[in-house]
Amino acid sequence: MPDQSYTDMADKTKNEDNLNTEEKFKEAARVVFTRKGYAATKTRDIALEAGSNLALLNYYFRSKEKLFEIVMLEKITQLFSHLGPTLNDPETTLEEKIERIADNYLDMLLENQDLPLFVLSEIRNNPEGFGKHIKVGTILKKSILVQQLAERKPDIHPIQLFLAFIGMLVFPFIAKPVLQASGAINEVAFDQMMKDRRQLVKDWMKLLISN
Amino acid sequence: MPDQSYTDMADKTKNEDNLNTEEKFKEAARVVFTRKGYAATKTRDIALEAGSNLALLNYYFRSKEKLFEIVMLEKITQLFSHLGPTLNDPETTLEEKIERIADNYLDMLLENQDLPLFVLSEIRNNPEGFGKHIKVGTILKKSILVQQLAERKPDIHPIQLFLAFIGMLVFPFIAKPVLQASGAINEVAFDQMMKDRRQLVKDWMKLLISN
DNA sequence: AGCATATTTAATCAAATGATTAAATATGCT
DNA sequence: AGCATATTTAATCATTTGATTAAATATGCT
Repeated sequence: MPDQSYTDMADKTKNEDNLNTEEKFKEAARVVFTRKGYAATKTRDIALEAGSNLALLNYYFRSKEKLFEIVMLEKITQLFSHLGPTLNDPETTLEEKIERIADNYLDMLLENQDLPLFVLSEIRNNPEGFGKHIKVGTILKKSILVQQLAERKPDIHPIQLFLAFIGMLVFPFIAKPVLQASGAINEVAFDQMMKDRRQLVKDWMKLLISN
Repeated sequence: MPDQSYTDMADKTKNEDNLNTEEKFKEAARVVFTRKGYAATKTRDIALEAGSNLALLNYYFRSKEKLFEIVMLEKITQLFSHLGPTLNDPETTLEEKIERIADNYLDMLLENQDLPLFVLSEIRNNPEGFGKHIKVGTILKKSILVQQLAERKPDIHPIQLFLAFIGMLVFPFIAKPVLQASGAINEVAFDQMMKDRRQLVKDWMKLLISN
């Protein structure tokens, strides 16, 4: 009666090779999907990037779409989850929130430079599959940051200021491919610019909310 | 081959049906490419949208890629050409340039709301095919606007301010799919917000370049 | 009308692509 | 070793997709 051994038995195999292999596929999928987008990505490209083959991809993930959903959920989380806690921290002032978001979010973006354009493009291409995952809408509208902005600048819709803020941080990464392709800036100069930008954005935002 | 002898013969046919048909294809291509991106667009979708069929598309444009290049060149021009003249007008002050760009560019964006995300995505997906078309790099770096920014704020790299400015205008349209899909804002409210934003961006930018 | 040319249609091709299958191999357990 | 199960591979399928072809139709000119 090998019933019990069903479960534990192959754990070794799984924990050694499977997780590695499955993780290799996920990592390959992250790379290829992020670089080329869902539609332009071929499952064979992912298998190749993973140093494996096509059947195995389907064995682990059933389909291209399932694998994509896993990656996409990660990426969406990565792009938005950093904001939540700071956005709703009741302990910090408006100025402190600006400082923290500028610091933390810029750090994250510098480590994931093509994340914003990837996520925003894919959401545009498939808005339906997005609403379920993240409830940015309510989180944002009811956030303490938005309340604080509304109090500080009652004549300006808080979303306006919020978009200015996030845009100052994120937009350069969206525009980066154009800046590079057009020879306006190179990789190194861009990174330096974004590091300089940290303090600039803080100063600018404080200026915008001052009276 | 459509390029054969354009000269005498079927001018009537061409000027009535051909131009209409060719334009119908281009318009269909604009719609479908812009909505779904190059990779996710099927030539059959374009033919259907054009109320025609596949062979005709290839008869007129030779290939999906050729048709895409036509559309893409249009879109790139649309997105960037509006900036050039104002950017380099030697007659206007910095403040006037800010006013004009905010006015003109925002008008254009309101009429072409998915233009930025489409163009920026496609350039990311194929940066090589872009450099030739537009020389944004040199135009920008040598522009009078950038000179004026450097004079006004010598301690800040002018590109920083330029990106803040353009980002304030463009970023909301990039973020729009997310805002909508997450229920943060609806179509009507978004349009109203962008109309309100015109004056805000002008004020903000003047604030950023003041001493 | 009749010819030459342009345009359109239906049918088909070849390659690419996502997915599956069946057989082979590896692994851990008793 | 021998079994049960997990993993991997090679071959193949069915569909999609970009593109072509050849025949049919329309149009303007003389």
